[in-house]
Amino acid sequence: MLPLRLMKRTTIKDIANQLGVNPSTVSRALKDHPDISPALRRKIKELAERLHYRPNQMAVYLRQRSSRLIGLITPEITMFFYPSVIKGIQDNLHDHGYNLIMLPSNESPEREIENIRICAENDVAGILLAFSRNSRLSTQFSVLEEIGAPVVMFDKILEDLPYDAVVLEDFQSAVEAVTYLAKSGCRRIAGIFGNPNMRITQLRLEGFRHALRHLGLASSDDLFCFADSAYEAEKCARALLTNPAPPDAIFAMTDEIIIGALPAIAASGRKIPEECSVICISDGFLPYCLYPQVTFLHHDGYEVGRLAAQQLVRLIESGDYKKENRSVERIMVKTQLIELATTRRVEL
Amino acid sequence: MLPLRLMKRTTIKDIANQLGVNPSTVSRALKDHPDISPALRRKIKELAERLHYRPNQMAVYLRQRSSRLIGLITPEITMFFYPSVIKGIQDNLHDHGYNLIMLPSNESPEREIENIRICAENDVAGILLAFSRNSRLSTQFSVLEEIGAPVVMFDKILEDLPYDAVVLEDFQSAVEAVTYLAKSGCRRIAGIFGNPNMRITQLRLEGFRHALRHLGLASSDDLFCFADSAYEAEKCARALLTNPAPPDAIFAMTDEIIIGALPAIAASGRKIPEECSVICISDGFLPYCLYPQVTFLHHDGYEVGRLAAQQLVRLIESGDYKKENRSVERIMVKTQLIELATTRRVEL
DNA sequence: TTACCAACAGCAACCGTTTGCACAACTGAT
DNA sequence: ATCAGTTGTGCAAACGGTTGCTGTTGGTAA
Repeated sequence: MLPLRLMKRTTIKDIANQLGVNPSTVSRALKDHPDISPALRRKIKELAERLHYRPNQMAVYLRQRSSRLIGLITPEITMFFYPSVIKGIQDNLHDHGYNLIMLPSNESPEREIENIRICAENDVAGILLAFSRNSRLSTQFSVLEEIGAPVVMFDKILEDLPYDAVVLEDFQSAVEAVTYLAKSGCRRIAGIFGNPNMRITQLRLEGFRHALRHLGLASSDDLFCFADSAYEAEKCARALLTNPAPPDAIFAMTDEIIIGALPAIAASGRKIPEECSVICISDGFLPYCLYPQVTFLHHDGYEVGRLAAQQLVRLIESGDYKKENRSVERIMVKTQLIELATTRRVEL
Repeated sequence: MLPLRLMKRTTIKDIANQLGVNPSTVSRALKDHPDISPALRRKIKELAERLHYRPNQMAVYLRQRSSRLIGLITPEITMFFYPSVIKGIQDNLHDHGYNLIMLPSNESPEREIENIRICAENDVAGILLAFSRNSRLSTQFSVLEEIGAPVVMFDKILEDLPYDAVVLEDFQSAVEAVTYLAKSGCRRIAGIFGNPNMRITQLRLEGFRHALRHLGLASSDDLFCFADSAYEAEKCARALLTNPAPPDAIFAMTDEIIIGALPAIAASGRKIPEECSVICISDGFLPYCLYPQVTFLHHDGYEVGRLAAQQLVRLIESGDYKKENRSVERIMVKTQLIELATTRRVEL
C-alpha cells in the first residue's frame, strides 16, 4: 500500500460513490441537515471517518465567497510588544475557528499595501492592522477601501481612518508617568521619544508636556528628544545628561528606548533612582530583566490583541461593518503603574 | 457610486465580457501566454488594471490543488527564541511568494494534531514544525503522514521522524559552554536544564556531562537539575547554591532559565563572575539586557527560521519530498560564543 | 379513492480560474 | 485551387463543496 502522504485526498465524491448516493447528500449528511435520514447520516459519517475525510477548505471558501482566514499586518513581529499582541489575537481567534495569516510590513508602507492586497486576494474574513511609522492616510486608505472585509486597527493606528480600533492610553500614560516622577520629588524631567511621525509618539509627547505644564515644571526643548532605535536612545540619554542643567529623571517612551537609555544613565555614574529616576512604558517583560528593574506603565499587549480579535470577530459575524452609517468604535485598554527599582517610592 | 468595499470584486469573467473575449483568453493574456497576440494582451492588461483586478487565490488554489500557504506550528510564539525564528521564516518565505499561517500549539500535543489537520484542510504547500514538550512520535506521526505536503522540522524535533530538520548544535554548545567555564578556572560546574522530555534538553545535558567527564570534573547528581519555568529555575539555583559543596559556575540551558537563575545567584551574595560564573544558551537578545550581561552561546533563531523556510521551499519546488528513497537531511546551525560580563576572561 | 404533505435523495448550477483540445482564419508552399 | 502549417481564440471540463429546486416515495386525512 502506498504511504498515506501520496494518496489522493478523499473527497465528498469518493464517499458518495462508495455509498451509491449523491455528493449533495453526503454534504448535507455531514452537516446534520434534517433532510437526510438518521440512518444514512450515520453511515456517511462512519465512512467519512474511516477514509479520513477532511473538507477542502479552499473549495468551501470559494463557494462561500469568504474564508476563515484573518490577515494580521504589523510593522514588526519580533520586538517587545508585538509577540504578546499576536498571542492575544491567536488565543481569541482560535476559539472562534479562525486562522491567522501573518503579514509583517517591516516598517515599509509599500509592503503594507502589498500585504493588504494579499489579504484581498486570499479573501480574508477580516484584517487586523497596526501601521508602520511612515504610513500615510491617503495612500493606505484607498487600498483598504477595496477590501470587502472588516478592518480593526490596533496600537499604531491612523486616527482618521473609519475603522474600529483598540488603543492604549498613550496621552494618559505619559501624564501618569510624569506625575508619578514629580510626586517622588523629581523636578527636571526629561523624555526620550520614538519616531515623531507616529501617533503614539505624538500622544505620549503631548501627555508628557501637558503634565509638565500642569505641574509647573520646566519643559524646555533640551528636555526631550527623539530616538528611532536603542542605539540612538543611548546617544540621546548621554546628551541629556551632559546638559548644563541635566535632568533628575528620565521618561522613556518604549522598551526599545529604555534598553539604550538605562546603560547610558548608569555609565554617567549617577545613582538610580536617587540622582536620576527612570520610568518607561512597556509591555511588562523587559523591565524585570533590566538592572535595576525599571518602574513602568504596563501597556498590555496581550489584552490589546485579544480585544482587537474579539472586535473583529464581532464585526465579521454580525456583518455590522457593512452598514452605511455605523460610527467608529475606539476601545481603550487601561494602563497600570508598576513600581520597581528605578523610582523613589511615593505615598499615594 | 457605491463605496468600493461594497462592490463585487472584478473577476476574469468581467474583463472577458467587457472585451467580448473568452475568460480563458483573459487568463492566458494576464500571464503572458505566447498564444495571445500582443495587442490583445495589452488591452486586457489595461482593463484589468483599470478595474483593479486581483486574482482570487482561493480559486487558483482549488484549481491548482495546492496553495501558496505555509503552516507554521510552534509550541509557543511569544517567548525568547520563536519570534526571531518566525522573522527568519517570514523574510525568506516572502521572497518566494509564500504566506505564513500561524498555528501555535501552546505546548499541547492535541492542539498540535489539530493544527496539522488545519494545514491539511487548507491545502498548505508545506509545514514548518517545532514540537511541544510532550509530543510523542507515534501519535504525531500518523497525522502527519496524511498530509500531502512536505514537512521541515526545526529546533524541537522528533529525531526519528523521516522529515528534514534544521537544528542547533545542542550537544556541542553545552560542551563548549562547560569547556569555556573550565578554562576560565571553574571547577564545580552546575547546570540547570529544561523539561527532560525534550530532545534539546537531553542533548544539552549529554553535552554537559560529556564535557565534565572529559575534563575530569565532578558530575554528581547534585550538580544539575530540571526546571520548567523561570520560577522553578530560581528555586533550582537557590538549591544548588545552598549545597554543602556549592558550584563555582552555573550553566543555564535557556533564556527562560537564566531569567530565574541570575537573580538567585545575585541574591546569594556571590560576586559574579569571581565567586560564581554564569553562562547560558540564548538567542542573543536577553543576555544583553540582564545585569550583569550574561556570557552566552548564541543560538541564532533567525538563521534557523531562514534555513528551515529555505529548505521547505526547495522541497516544494523540486517535488523531491515525494521520492520514495530520499534520505533525510539534518541542517546544523553553527553556534557562537559571546563573552560578556558573567565569566572570567580566557585567553583562547 | 383522491389530495396533500412530509421525508428523503438527486440534479445541476455555481464559486473563479486554469488548461487540453478543437477550430477558424490566414499564410505560404505546392 | 488545394493542402499543410501557423497563429489566435473559444469551448468545456475540472478543482471540491454547497444549495435551490425538483422528483419520488410512503403515509395520512378528507
